[in-house]
Amino acid sequence: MARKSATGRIGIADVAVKAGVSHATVSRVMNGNFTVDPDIAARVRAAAVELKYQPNPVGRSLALGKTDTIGIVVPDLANPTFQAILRGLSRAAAQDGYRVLIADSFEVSSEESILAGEARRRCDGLVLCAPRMSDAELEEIAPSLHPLVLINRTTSTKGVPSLVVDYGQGVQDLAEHLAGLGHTRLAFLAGPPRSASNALRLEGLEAFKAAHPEVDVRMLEGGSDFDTGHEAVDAVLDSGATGILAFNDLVAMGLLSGLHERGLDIPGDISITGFDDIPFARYTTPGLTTAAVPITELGQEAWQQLRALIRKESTDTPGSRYQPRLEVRASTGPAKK
Amino acid sequence: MARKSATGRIGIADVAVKAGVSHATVSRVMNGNFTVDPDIAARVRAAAVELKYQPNPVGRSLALGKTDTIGIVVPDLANPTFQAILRGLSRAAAQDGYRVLIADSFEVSSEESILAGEARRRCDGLVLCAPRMSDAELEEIAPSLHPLVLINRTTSTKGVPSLVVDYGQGVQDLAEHLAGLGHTRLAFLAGPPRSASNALRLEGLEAFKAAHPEVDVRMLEGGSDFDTGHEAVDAVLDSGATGILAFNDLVAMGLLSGLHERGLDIPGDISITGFDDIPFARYTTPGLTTAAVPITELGQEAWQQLRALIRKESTDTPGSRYQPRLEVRASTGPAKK
DNA sequence: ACGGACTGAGAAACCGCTTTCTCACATTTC
DNA sequence: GAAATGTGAGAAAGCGGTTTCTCAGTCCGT
Repeated sequence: MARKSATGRIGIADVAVKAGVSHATVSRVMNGNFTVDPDIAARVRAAAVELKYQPNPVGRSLALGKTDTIGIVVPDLANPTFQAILRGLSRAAAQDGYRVLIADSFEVSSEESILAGEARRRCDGLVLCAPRMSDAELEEIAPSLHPLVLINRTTSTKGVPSLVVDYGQGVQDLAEHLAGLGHTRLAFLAGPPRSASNALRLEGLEAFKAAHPEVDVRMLEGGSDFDTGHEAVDAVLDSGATGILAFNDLVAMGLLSGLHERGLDIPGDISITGFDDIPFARYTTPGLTTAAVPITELGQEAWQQLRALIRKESTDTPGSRYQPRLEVRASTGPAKK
Repeated sequence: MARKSATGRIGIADVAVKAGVSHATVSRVMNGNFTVDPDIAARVRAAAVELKYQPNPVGRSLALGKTDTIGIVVPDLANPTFQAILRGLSRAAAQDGYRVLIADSFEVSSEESILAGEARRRCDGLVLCAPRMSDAELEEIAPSLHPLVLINRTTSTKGVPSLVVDYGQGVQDLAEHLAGLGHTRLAFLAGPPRSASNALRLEGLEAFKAAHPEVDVRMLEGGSDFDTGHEAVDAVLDSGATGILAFNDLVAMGLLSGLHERGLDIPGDISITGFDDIPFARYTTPGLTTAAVPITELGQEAWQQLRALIRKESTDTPGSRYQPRLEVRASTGPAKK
């Protein structure tokens, strides 16, 4: 009979008793240590199979000092961008036998450092996704989070690679595209105020304005989801802009929908651009002109970098920078006269 | 100075030394045990703060026999439905201080039971999302996974609550809607063959056919993503159907896009329905008629049920059944004469 | 003043597993 | 045939906590 230890689950001791050996030997067999007599090993394996024994990972983690788990902290699990990163990270990590623990901060920046710390202690490494916390706070907690990989955020802390998308360049490309179509009045529908990627976009727009003094660029308050775009219709119309740079594809889609409801023609009356190139972007009507970011790939790369850190391979991981690719579809066209 | 134990991180022993007490006392203080002298408690707390001591969760888990973590196994993390469930689950669990470990089986049903077992052993409970494995296999592993909550799947194993969406009813409602608009030739663009929710839809369609012998319902092979819908254009046109029931919103959107490319008018030429009512559904052109499923809510409910199981509250959790709500938008219209 | 009931904190056991240490026994070597 | 060497498995010591057990030192009542 499958006897049960105190906890009710089969433990190494049960297998040891059943096979008539010490638990040390069971452990050796389970870990493929070849210093065990083949006959005994076979007996242990048989007992393990019969009892359906599976080593308790918690005990194992404590003894080995590793959990084979990594954590990821995201500001908003509802955001397709972070979902894609999570997906890429999870897939890549799974291939190396690692699991992923998720923590959603729900855009509450004050929670981030606590969540990050908690997650980190349960895991072998951490990916911090576009944290909303201040540079100072980030720098303060970064060392205690090592091994740590940052996404869309940088820090001066040593040994913390950053994977950043060049949103500045991307938004410049989009603005150039619109300018090339004759638009002289643009508006930028901004993202969350604390978002670093929003700051990068603003920088890019400044560069664009410097290069194109003839183009007027308005700044409009915004957010990062559908509703933001949908609710921005009035502000957009009031601005008199003919080319709208939405913070991302979601906002663009919301705006698109809102403008359609007002009977406006896209791109006949107004041109709209998104950002990210989420899968849905190509299926809107009209198809959304956007800047494509290889976001799932970014998640995978995050794992590569984190793995190097965990294994202490001294690749002095410099991080990497991703260039968005202009994806021209049908939501942009010549400026209305 | 912050001395470090073998592992390099601050441990309970360091705090004990610093405060001049035994680690047992430190543990008592950290856990709010009031049998400690206030002065000593203060000293310990001060030492803990100064050393930035945080109890190691792995050691804690081993001693307490709980991890404060739950697992979720999904067939495809790219699917918005599972993302929404994950979101609801994660949010609800976080409110009770639980974290979520994710496992993606990538639609490989043979991996599911292994992933589930591994995840379960690291966690206090498990949510199994629309598993693709056979009934027999599910029934076999279910007992070893307890506490377990199933989503969109049922099992006869005792003590395993199921949260299921009544896809059969939903698809019937959609078919009735199309029939009411005069469509007599329908086609169902099926989902993944092993998907239980697909089977439920098929049952619903059988019921519909029995009630409406005058309506012709074709079955078309399919899948669950955009591309499936996009690639199904020819099959749909060949079928001669004027009303298409897509497996879900994603497939419907892909089909919508493909039909647009062929210059067809939706719903003028062909009516299309989706399923799930993902956020994007209302933003397509035309807006997608679909069956709305309160999917995030379902994730939250999964946590409620799982929590009851973990806490051994004998609510003999019967699970629950969710009725989709018909959401009529602009992708369906009168049948073309 | 003395014995019994309390209090509070240290010592030790334990959670489940890995790994070093140790030692009995077998094999080799001179 | 005795010493040197090797081999394999059990005993025991962690890993970092929690909790029971134990026992001084207090406080109380009589």
